[in-house]
Amino acid sequence: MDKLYTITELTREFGISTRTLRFYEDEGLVHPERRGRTRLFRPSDRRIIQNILRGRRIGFTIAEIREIILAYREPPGELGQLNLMLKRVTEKRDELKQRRKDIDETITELDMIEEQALTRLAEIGVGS
Amino acid sequence: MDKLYTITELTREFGISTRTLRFYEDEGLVHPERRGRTRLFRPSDRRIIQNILRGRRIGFTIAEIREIILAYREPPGELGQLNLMLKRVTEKRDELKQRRKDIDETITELDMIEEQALTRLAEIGVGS
DNA sequence: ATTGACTTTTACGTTAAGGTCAATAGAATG
DNA sequence: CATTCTATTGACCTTAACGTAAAAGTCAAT
Repeated sequence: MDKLYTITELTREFGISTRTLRFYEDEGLVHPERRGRTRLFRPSDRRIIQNILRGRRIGFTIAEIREIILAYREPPGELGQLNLMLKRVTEKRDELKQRRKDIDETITELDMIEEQALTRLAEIGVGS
Repeated sequence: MDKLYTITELTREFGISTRTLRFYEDEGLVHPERRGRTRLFRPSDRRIIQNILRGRRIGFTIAEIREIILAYREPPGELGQLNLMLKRVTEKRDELKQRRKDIDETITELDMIEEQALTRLAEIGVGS
């Protein structure tokens, strides 16, 4: 029977606006049914929204997110396209690994800032 | 004697435009000297640019990047400010850990897409 | 002295990802 | 049935992070 979600249910669950969901529909990322004019989102749409938000947090553009979603559910049949896709996958993965490195380095930097701040706090705490 | 860099040296090294570097100066992130009107970037500016680009890859805004840079070189003296900073550091670190999780999940997804594509390739390769 | 490579400032243009607002339409509830 | 939510569509608006173009200065080399 697969529950259907109204637009506001999803905005509340994910902390996004109705405008955002309609925008994702315009962009062809989700395809809610309609009862009259009202949108009803299927569980599959809900999962796609989760994917979109994850991609968004990483910093992917909508175009990149769409590309991944499409690649996932409609792997191309033609040889050239398949090879192209494999290349793009490798590129994206390398990019992601680089970003992971960036993140680790930044976390280290934050640790250092924290340490400095704690030291100063201790000094002030003692001195006052 | 600390080498100084011209703007184009840096644009070439980092693959960014002069406009971008001037923008970063307007934003108060770098402070090149001037010989006449021409900018001359110090090694410290160069390192800051590397940090900016790393933050950019992660998806931080200029405002966030500036905040981290400032926190690093001018830890606040006042107690309230220090505590505030510690809170913000913790927040940012949590955010970064979430993003790393997002990245790992996305890499897994890419692996699956690749696998599918390789399977199809094998089928086609055999069939033709 | 002119060319060519760079550089500067000023200022308007662009793009992505929504925000915001107005007018209208259904749905639900008393 | 009237009212009250909630949704929809369409339109224009916004912000960050630069792009781009114009007009002019600098400096070394030809």
